Amino acid sequence: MTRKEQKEERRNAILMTALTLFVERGYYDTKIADIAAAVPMSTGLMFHYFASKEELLLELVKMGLQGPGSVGEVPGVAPDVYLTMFLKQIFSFAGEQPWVFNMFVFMGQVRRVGMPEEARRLAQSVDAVTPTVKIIKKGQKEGIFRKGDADTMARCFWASLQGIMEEMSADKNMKAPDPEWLVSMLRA
Amino acid sequence: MTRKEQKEERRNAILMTALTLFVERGYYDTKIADIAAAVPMSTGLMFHYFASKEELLLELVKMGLQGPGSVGEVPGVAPDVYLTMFLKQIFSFAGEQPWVFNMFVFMGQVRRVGMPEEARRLAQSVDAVTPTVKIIKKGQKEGIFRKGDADTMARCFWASLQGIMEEMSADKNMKAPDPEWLVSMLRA
DNA sequence: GCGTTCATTGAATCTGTATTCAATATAATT
DNA sequence: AATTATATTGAATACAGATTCAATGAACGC
Repeated sequence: MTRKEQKEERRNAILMTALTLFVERGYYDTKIADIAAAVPMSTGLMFHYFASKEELLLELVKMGLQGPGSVGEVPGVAPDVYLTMFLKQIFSFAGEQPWVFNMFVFMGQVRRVGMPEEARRLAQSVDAVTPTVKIIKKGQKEGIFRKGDADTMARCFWASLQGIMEEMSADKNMKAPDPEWLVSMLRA
Repeated sequence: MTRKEQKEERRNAILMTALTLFVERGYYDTKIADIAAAVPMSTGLMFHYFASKEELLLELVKMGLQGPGSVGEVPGVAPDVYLTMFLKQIFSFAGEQPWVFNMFVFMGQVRRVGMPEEARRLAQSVDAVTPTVKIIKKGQKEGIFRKGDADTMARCFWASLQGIMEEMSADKNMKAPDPEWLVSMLRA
């Protein structure tokens, strides 16, 4: 079935192109025609692959939903070590797997205000905060993390990471931070 | 001159309304008609006050340019103390002077990709990083801040703050972080 | 080789919004 | 009060960009 494979590949090319452009210029500033030109293909053809711009966005979000399920505890690994490794992993993607890195940034952007409602809700359905709260509480119990509202701490942790990743997306020359900087926010 | 004053007030009402809506829903998702309805006034009248949606955006950015000139050293105050106070100030605005807080968030948003180019460049002309780099280097010399590329540290500091402020804008119930959390990113 | 189905294109619509405009009300000026 | 200038409105227009469509080309099954 060369035909079907071909189509699948093409579809993927569109998704990847769109992801890059969405992260680079933002959703509204990226026209269907821009994506088509970048793939490249005619504007009209885009609609054989995706019913609408919004569906394209939705598909991308669904794809992001699969990815590395954010954080989850690993028994036997200290909370701070775990988070450090997690961050190191993400920042390494920035250089080695821009696709994955972009997806992270993208998911964070879509959940923000001003994005089409459905995509937004979908993106918000991944809850990175709750598992992080658990990890933080564990760390607090062990005395390695500072006292404080674990929920607010978790949200600040993620918000900071998102801010930093977007800064990195905007300026490819920016160096990734030392993961320890972010973990230090939490340390006692 | 009741007439001129009246106009000035009205103009200001528009700016404030637009600021709120831009931060709450984003620039593209905020229609001129939405701003008009919120002020309230007719859609057409908006154009007696601002030539275009983009000029309205520009005026808002210019207004933001005046505001508290981000950070600057204060002789005799330790770098960590200074930054802590600065953050405390900002977060206090969130509850007491939403206008000022929104302006901070807004300026950060406008400098991002996907915003009209002119407004973006203008917003980027405020350079918070350079003065922060100085403060960080001073702190490093004094041994209270960790070793590391001061430029990257400064940018991460601001990016984190921006991320957190946007999170707070999105969810008014979110508690502000303890300024110390952010300063800890820098501490030795 | 022949018909059928899918891929592809570019031009033609359709739509949502910014923007303009002619008309009316209201305030200032004489 | 009459005249002029400004504020205001709602409807008309302009435009950018998404979406549709009729036509063409290319691969596939028979």
